[in-house]
Amino acid sequence: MEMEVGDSTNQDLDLIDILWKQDIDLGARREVFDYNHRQKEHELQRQRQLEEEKRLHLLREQEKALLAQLKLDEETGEYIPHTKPILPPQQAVISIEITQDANFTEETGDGMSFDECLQLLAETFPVGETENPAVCMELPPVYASGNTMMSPEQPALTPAVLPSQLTPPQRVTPDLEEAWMEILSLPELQGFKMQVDETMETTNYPLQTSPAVQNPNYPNHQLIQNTPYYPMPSASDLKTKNSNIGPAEYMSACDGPVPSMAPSDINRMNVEAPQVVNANFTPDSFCPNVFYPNTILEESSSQHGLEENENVPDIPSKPSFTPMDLYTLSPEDVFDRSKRLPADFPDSDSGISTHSSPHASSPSKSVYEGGSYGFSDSEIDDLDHNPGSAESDYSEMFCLNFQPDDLEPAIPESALTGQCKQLDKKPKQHMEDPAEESGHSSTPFTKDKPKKRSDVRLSRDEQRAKALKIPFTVNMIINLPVDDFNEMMSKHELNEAQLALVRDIRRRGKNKVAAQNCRKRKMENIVGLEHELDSLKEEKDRLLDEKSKNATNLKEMKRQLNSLYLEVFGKLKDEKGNSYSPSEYSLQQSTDGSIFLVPRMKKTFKI
DNA sequence: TGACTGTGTCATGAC
DNA sequence: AAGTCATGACACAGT
Repeated sequence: MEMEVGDSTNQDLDLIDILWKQDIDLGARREVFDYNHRQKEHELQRQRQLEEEKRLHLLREQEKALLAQLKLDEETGEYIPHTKPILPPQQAVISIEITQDANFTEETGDGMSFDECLQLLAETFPVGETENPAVCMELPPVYASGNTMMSPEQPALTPAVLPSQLTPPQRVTPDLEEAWMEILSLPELQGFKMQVDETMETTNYPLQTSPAVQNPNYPNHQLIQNTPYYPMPSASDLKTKNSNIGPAEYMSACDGPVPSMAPSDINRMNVEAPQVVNANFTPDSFCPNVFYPNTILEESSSQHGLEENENVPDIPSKPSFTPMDLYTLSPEDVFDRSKRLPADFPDSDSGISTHSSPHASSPSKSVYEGGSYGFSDSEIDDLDHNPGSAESDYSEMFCLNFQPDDLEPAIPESALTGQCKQLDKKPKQHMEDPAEESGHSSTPFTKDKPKKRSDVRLSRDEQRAKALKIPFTVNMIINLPVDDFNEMMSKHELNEAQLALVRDIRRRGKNKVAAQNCRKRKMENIVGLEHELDSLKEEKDRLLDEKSKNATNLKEMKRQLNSLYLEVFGKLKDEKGNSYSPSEYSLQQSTDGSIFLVPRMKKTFKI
C-alpha cells in the first residue's frame, strides 16, 4: 500500500514536472523548475513516508495491544473492556507517555529538542492532570455521552468520577507560555510542523484526534474556540475523516472522563492545549491561544465578557466579533472559506507588509513619531532583528501564511461565525491567481528555499498592530470588504492611533496587492509584446519575401515587355519601307487602346 | 563591490 | 467625499 502511494507520488511529480515545463506562466517560481530542488524534495518526501510507515506500524501495535484488552460486543458493535480497569491511572499515563515519546522521536528525528519539550510538558502538566476533561473534546457526543467506549485503563470513565470532581483546568502561566513560545520557535519544530501538516493531508492518520487539534486551520478548531455551542465534530465527521479510528484510538486520545463537557471547559481547554499531547503531539495541536499573550487574551475577553463562558447562551445568530475570535480565527480559514465562492478575496499575503521603508511618509508616521505610544521605527527595527522577542508570538498570532490550498473540510454552514458568513456573502474583490501569491503558500517546492526577507522579517505593520494592541489580524484588516471592515471597526473602540494604523495597514496591504497585480500585468504585457514582436518579425520576413518575388516578376515582365516592344517596333515600316529608329520614335498606347507611333520630336502619327 | 532583481511603499491620478 | 485601483518612482535586501 505504501508502495502504491509512493508510485502515485512519483507519477504526480513527473506529471507536475511536465505541466510546469509546459506552462511557465502559471506563476510558479524559479525553484519549481530546478530539477535538483525537486529531487531534494522528492528525497525528503520519501524520507517522510518512511517515517510515517514506522509511525503507523507503531500505532498499529499499540492498537492491537489495546484491542487485546477489549471485547467486541456483537450486539451493539461496541468495544467493551474485558474486565474492570486493570491498570492503575499511573500506568495508563505511562503508556500514554510512551506513545508520546514514540511520536516525538519518530516524527521529528530530533530527540533532543522534543525531550526538552517533554520535560517541559512534564513540568507544566504533571501526570495527574491528564484527567483533564478537556482532553476529550474531540469525542463526538455519541462517545462523550455514554460509556460505549470505555477504556479499561481509564478510571476516569467510571461513573463515579464526575466532571465536577475533576481537577479544574489550570491556566497556563505567562512564564510557561513563554517557554512554549520558545519551543514552538525552534526550527526543528517548524520543520516538524510542516511535516505533520503534510502527513495529515496525505494520509489517514490512525491516531488522529480531532482535525481541530491537528490542524489549527481546521475550521472546527475555530468553532471550538469561538463557538462553544458546536464543540465537537459530528460522528459522521469522525466517520469520514477517521474511518479507521478504533476504540483504542479514542481511548488513547481521551485520557479523561468522557462525560459531557461544558463549553467553558472547551474554551479553557484551548488555553491548555498542551495537555492534549497524549493524543498526538504536534505544535499545531496547540491552540494559538496558548501562545497568546495573556494580557491580550484577558484584556480582549474581559472587554467582551467572554472570559469565563460560564453560561451557555443560545446560539447567537451573529456572534459578535471579539478579539478572541479574531485571533483564534485564522484569516486563512476565513478566506479559505470565502474562496470557495465565485468571487474571492485577494491573494494570500496581501496584507503582510514585510518591508520597512526608512522614509515612511504615510499619515501614520506622524502618529508614530508623535510618541503617543513610544514606538519608533528604530524600535521596530530592533524588533525585526530580535528573534524570539515579541515578534515570534505575534507571528503565531497573525497567521502569515495564507494557504489557499489548505484542506477544506466540510463543516456545517451554521458553524461559521457571523463574520465568516458575511465574508461568504460579500466577497467583492476579485481574487488574483493564487499561484502568484504562492511564494509563501506551502508548496513543496518552496519549502527548503532559504527564507525570503519577507518571511524572515516580520511585518512592521504586525509589530505596530501588536504595539497598539489592535484586536484584528492584518489579513482581516486588509482583506475584509469595506462594509465588513467598517462593521468590525465599529465594534471596537479604537483610539486615534489605532484607527490610523489600521487604515494605514489596510491601505498598504491593498496597495501591495495592487503593485503585485500591476507588476504581473506588466510582465504579461511584456510577454505579449514579445509575442507580438515575434509575429511582426515573421510578417516582415514574409512581406520581404513577397516583395522579392514581386520584384523578380516585375523584372521578368519588363524584360518580356521590352522584347515585345522591340519586336513590334521592328515590324513597323514607313512609306519607303524603312524601319523606324527607336531613338526617334516610340510606341504609346492611348486610353482607348489605340497604339500610336510617337516621334520623340513630339510628332504623332496615327497608325 | 556594483549590477540586477524582487518586493514593499509612497505619491498621484483616475474611477 | 471616500475608497479603491493602477502605476511610476524610490528604497532596500538578496543574489
